[in-house]
Amino acid sequence: MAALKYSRQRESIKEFLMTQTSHPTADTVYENMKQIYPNISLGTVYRNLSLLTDLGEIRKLSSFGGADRYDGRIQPHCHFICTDCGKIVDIEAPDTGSFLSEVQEDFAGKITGYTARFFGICEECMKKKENQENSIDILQIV
Amino acid sequence: MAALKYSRQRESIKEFLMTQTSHPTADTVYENMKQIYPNISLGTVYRNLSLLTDLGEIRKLSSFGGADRYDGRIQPHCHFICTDCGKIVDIEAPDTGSFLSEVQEDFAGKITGYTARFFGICEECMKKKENQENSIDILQIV
DNA sequence: TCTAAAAACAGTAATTATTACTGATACTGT
DNA sequence: ACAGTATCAGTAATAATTACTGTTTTTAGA
Repeated sequence: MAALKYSRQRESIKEFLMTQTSHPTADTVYENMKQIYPNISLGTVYRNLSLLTDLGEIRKLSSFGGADRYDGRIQPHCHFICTDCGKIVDIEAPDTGSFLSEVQEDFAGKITGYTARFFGICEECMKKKENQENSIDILQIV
Repeated sequence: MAALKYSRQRESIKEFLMTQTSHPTADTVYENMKQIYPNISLGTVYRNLSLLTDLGEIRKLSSFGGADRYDGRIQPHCHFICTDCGKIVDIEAPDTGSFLSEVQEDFAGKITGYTARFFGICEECMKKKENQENSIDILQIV
């Protein structure tokens, strides 16, 4: 049942995401797919993004305020979101073993996964505001 | 400028969120507010939730798939989302000092905040599936 | 290789969540 | 008490996503 059939569109969407490091939205994927399949439908893009996510071949990054974003890189890694320009940058996954077991210890349910997401000012935006007052150093869990 | 005026509606919304541990959506807040102000507008709820978030008096939890949720508890804490029943449970914030400085060390921008979010099966759902196969123990960063 | 069942498609309509607008109402400083 | 303005209720508009419909592709089996 639910026998998955091959589709050129799905293949292209996956391939496109694998070459991107910019975590595009469904709409951006759509715009890019139109260059290959001029009359591809936005519904097709959404359906395939959803399918690929379910298959674990891509990753869905739930809304940072706006539309959901998709990531073709499925190896463990974290994301940094610049609160100035909105850019999302990959960050190496830190070693979180000790803190994970600490959390699991105090928690009655079973933890099977987690996300860590960082906020702040990216390198480029830092340079832009070098001459301005700049003394934010509160680290807070949001 | 932008002198913030008192509003009964805003006060009630904040008070309601403070008594809740269920991280309600804007719509749920609206439904509850209607019991106090029968003809309150959904727009009013959204505007005040947004205002309170900007003031740092409540916290916005960006979409777990569906609508955004709001949290009256602003002390640092994390969230656990049950992948079975969708419930969101508060979790004590683990000590993340070492892992934060590790990440900052390798990163050119400036980190000013982060979120950690855990996924898994909550205590209640664990009990329900006690007799089923249950050997998920992959911890992955998503 | 041809054929038929079903998955996937393009195109479009509908839904959901959220924001913006408008004229009326309620706070607040004087 | 009054004037200025933030906030309000009500509603329209937008944005993101999902659902529907009739057509086209894919694929397993004759």
